[in-house]
Amino acid sequence: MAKKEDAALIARYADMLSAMGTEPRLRIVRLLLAAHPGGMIVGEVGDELGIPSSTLSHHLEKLKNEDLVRVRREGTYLWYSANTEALRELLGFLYAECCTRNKAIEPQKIVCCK
Amino acid sequence: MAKKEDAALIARYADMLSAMGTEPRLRIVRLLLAAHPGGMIVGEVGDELGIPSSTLSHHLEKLKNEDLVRVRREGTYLWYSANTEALRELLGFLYAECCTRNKAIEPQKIVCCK
DNA sequence: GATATAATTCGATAATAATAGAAATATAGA
DNA sequence: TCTATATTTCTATTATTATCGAATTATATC
Repeated sequence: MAKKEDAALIARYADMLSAMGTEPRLRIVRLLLAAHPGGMIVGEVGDELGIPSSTLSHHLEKLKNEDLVRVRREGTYLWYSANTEALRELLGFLYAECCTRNKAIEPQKIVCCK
Repeated sequence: MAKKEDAALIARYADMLSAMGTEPRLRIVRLLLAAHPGGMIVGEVGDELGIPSSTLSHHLEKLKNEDLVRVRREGTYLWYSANTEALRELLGFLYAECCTRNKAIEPQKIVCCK
């Protein structure tokens, strides 16, 4: 059963990585992180990155499906924001892989923000 | 010019994320991290994960192209190992996004390995 | 209700990626 | 050189993903 949960977890993290694994979507995530915590409206993201609205909508949907972004409506505007908690979780997962098994990476080496 | 370099960097990190963004390849990376620093031979990885050799070879090639794994030959065996430095770089990039712009995530929250 | 704007959904196409059996290549040893 | 094993490359098929114009839905205002 632990194996099954593990499998589901791996699938989930793989999907999250995949969601950020295209240039347009990684740009979107960066932009939303930069605009955190307020977020940005769709039109502004589209203007900034030069992405047609229908294309952008699909990208945002994918990021939303993987819980990497959140949405709230304010009138006719939809405000998208980065889900930093999910991102933290993903990084934590990768980080855990890197150091808990056999000290492949020294904790200090990955702590930046000096 | 800074914009161009930035674009290339984003494309590179997106490719790295994409490379880990499938269940089989994320499993491979995890397995190689677990076996770090010695790594594992291809056949052992295939046996452990139940992946046919030709399929596995393609996955390893992709991970190698993104510099997430390294190879060395020893007789008829090829030893693949995780490139922890590249992984560290990727995590650092994401991590930087998360905290340098507006303290979206507290550094302490992502430092695990307690 | 009519109009205007924001954003999504529809529909269709093109591009990329995943999979795996069969054939080829690389290396070691007899 | 011949044989055995490890791994890749070839070839083909199937599945998934990215893209975007046009049509639709949602909300607000007059």
